[in-house]
Amino acid sequence: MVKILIVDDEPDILEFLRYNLEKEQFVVFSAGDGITGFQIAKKELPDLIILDIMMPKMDGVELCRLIRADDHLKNTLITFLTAREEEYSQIAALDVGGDDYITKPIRPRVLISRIKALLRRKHKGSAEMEKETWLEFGNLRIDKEKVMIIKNGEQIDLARKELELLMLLVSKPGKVFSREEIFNKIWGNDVIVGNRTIDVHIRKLREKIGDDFIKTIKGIGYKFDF
Amino acid sequence: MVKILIVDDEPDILEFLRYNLEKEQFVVFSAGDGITGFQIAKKELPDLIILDIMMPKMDGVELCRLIRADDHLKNTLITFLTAREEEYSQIAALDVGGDDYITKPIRPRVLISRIKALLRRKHKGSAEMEKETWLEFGNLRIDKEKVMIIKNGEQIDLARKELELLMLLVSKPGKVFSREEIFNKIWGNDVIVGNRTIDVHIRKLREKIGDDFIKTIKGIGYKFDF
DNA sequence: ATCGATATTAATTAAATGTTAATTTTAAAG
DNA sequence: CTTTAAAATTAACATTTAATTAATATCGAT
Repeated sequence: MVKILIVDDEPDILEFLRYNLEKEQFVVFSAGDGITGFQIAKKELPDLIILDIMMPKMDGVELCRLIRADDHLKNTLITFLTAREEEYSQIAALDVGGDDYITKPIRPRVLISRIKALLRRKHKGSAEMEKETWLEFGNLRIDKEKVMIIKNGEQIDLARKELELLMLLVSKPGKVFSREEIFNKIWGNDVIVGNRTIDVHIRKLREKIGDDFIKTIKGIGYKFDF
Repeated sequence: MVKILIVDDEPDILEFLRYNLEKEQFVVFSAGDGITGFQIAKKELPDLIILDIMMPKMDGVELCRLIRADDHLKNTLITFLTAREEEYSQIAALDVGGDDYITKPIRPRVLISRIKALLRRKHKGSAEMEKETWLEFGNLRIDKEKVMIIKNGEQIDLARKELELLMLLVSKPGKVFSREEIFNKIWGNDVIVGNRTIDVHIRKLREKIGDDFIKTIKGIGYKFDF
């Protein structure tokens, strides 16, 4: 018996998920807010928790932190639900300890297969997590899996936006990303931030990883280069 | 040219969408009901169809099914329009094959960026195996995707105008572009710049990529040649 | 609720790019 | 071979765009 807890403030989504999961023989619990969700989780010890990122009272990211901090729950699988399609904002979710994320609109078949894959992976254990998948640029190593930046052997802590920015640029080394592209991918379609915000993040990034990696192409954008 | 079909029974919304989409250079078709919508879709084969879920005669969900069942239309992108309250109660609609949904009230900026994201995703998806899309002329490689010029393996950074100019010339190698043509394409019809401006940019370009690619046809214009 | 870290904004400075104008060179036509 | 219109070149100047900085706002952990 596999128990799944869904935490979302929209009743329609709860119902929709419950319907589809129960059709697959999962045992479903649900909660309409983070606090209730946490209580149920502690009581039922589900195998997987599906968390909406955007919720009133306590959002998904915060609840995730709580769960990861709880001795009985810390190893529970967590899948985030996010409205954004931009993958780099989802790094934030994974950074905080999520195991997967699913974007709305939710496709039942996708949902189910992702969940099954997660459960399978969990059971197999972390045996295959050994695969070292990092990128190396001179003295800079970028470990996408572990979300870790190492420079000259020293680990560097990047703030969230810095990390997202770096990951975006590094995803296609050499490619020039226009400001607009960066906005869309990192901030999302509907967020509007000022014009100089990117510059500031770029500067902080350069401060931390060194000036030689991120190049400005004036009038066009930025690129990661080595 | 990107064609978009809007199907909605409310004339106000049709007009509103048309205005905003045409402002973005999309070619817009519209229909006031599902049946007409389907007919237009079959005739025009649009790239994207925006469907109101709630409509008389044939609702959006039903039309979506029809579209997905039609050989010529089955891969067309579909975005649903939903009122906020019905948001997820109609989620079945997405299972039926919608690619996205947008909630009313519609914010133009959000609408546009969502649509562009969808189209981008579609194109990326159909490209599948990362087909390398560059042009090669002797020791010069032009990678439009990465906005990258490589000469003898060395990467060259071009300023914006230089890049635009090169891209224009390269778009039809061998064709002679008159000065007037170049002005119209790069500066636009209403901007007036002096006569020698092009020369200067041409010179800088030649300085960077080498003298052998851009030929002057005195009295007529310039061409990219190899 | 508070403190420290992170994110954003706004104002200023710096730098690269773009344009103009004056001058020299080129090449096509007579 | 000259003439002449067009293009190349050059350097000064203007404009645009990015970097920097400091101040303010927001977030998140305690």
